[in-house]
Amino acid sequence: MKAQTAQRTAIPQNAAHPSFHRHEPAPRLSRAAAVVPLRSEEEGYQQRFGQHVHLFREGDDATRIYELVDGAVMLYKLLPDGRRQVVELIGAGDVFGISAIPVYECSAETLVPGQAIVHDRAVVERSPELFRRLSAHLQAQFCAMHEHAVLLGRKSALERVASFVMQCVPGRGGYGCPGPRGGDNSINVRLGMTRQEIADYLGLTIETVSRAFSELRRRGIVMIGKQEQVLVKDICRMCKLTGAH
Amino acid sequence: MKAQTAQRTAIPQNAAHPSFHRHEPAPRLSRAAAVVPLRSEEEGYQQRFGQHVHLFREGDDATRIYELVDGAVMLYKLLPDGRRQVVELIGAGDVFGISAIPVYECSAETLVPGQAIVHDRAVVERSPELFRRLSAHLQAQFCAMHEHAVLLGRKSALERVASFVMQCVPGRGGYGCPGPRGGDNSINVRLGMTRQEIADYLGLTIETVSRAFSELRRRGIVMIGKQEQVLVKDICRMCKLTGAH
DNA sequence: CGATTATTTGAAATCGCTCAAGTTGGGTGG
DNA sequence: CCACCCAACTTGAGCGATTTCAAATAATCG
Repeated sequence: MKAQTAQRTAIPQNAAHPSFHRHEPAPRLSRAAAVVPLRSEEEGYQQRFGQHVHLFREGDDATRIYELVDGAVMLYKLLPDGRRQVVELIGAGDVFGISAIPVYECSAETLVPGQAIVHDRAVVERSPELFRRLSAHLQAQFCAMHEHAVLLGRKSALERVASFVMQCVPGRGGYGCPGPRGGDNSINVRLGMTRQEIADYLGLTIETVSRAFSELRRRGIVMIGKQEQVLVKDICRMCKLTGAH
Repeated sequence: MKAQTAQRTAIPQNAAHPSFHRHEPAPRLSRAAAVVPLRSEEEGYQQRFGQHVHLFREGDDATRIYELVDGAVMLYKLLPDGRRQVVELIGAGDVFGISAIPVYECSAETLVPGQAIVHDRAVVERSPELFRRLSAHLQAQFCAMHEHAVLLGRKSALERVASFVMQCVPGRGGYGCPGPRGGDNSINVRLGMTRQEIADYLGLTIETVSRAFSELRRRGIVMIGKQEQVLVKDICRMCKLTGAH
């Protein structure tokens, strides 16, 4: 039973909805729950994980800092009534587990299998070299979060979904996008997220996300495949729908 | 003429609205436009500024990093059709001007007079001590942005405005809030932002923000004064309206 | 004090949400 | 290999919160 998320416009009635996010979400079967420390070095150790594994939860002691090597992780926060917001998507190279208070301020759940380097928070504080490397990457994530604030605050549902799909297209739509010349104008992307997760990331409901994908299909911009696959038939047209160009 | 901001749901008709944000917003008269370098030291130099001064704009060469000593700054991004989102509010101690690309990814405008230490980006990169100090503070800002993503993605208009007001109440509503015991349960805060700026920060329209304040007044939770003053008569009740408790 | 801007309020429109089926797809066991 | 089950997704209809558009009121500044 996948958790469902409350919407901002429906706080009263749905707060008691059975399929709501609770503080302790219903455990989701992980296809590879085994979490195996691989090697130990002064810099931390590497950890493998499967799909839908919680690396930490909001409120846990914030003793570790993670550096994602491979895979994808979502960071989310819950409101007391069960509404969920995915506050950041973590990709390879990104850093997470940072907190200004002694406990984590969000939860981290893997989206797909992968691996991360796990650093001790205290060690990071003491190692200038390591601290620098992690901080440098945080700057890029900072910009991504600014961009996401624009999406959440000012974009329509279709623009949000289009923006999300474009995020999954490497090297296009951002700073220094080469445009359609030369390269392909179509690509097959794996979203790696369920509709519900996408909805919680984009500040929408699952139904609205679904309708947006259907609309993109109707317009001939994408073909929806199975297993979270999407064939973007016209990257440029998709890009224009993001509202950013 | 204060710039007006498009809403996500009204892209077609309003894109041509005369009072829209343009890429180059109508210059606002700054009451103290003079920007005076005060002293020079190896760590950078201090700069005073007045109200409604742009420190930099989206697209400018990102050569400087700012450390706010005093005052308040808003960072905002514009969409091509004029929609604006304030992506971060900067207070004393906060750092801004960080960018992952060679140019600034957002604009910085002062909300009230204040001063900042201006660092050369290259100098920051070279000085481990300075870099560490700035990065440490960025971590707190990171958490604040996560919190703001929840607000933008999942909160109702009233919850957003209540959350914003609570942000202006020091030491309450956050981690380790002492509650109503002991201290005052009312406080007079200066918002330091116009309704339009608040709206652009909260992802709402100016009218919705105004209606929310009226609603809070009707419920006896606040008294609205002049000059952006708000008397919060019941901090705890306001806090409950934020949706976070 | 008068002009201009900011804010508030009202009425109508709309986008996205809620609620309720229906459909698809993957996995399982016979 | 097929029937069945369950979860994920899609679709439709109605509703409601917020936006839009319009106008009145309040505040600010010379």
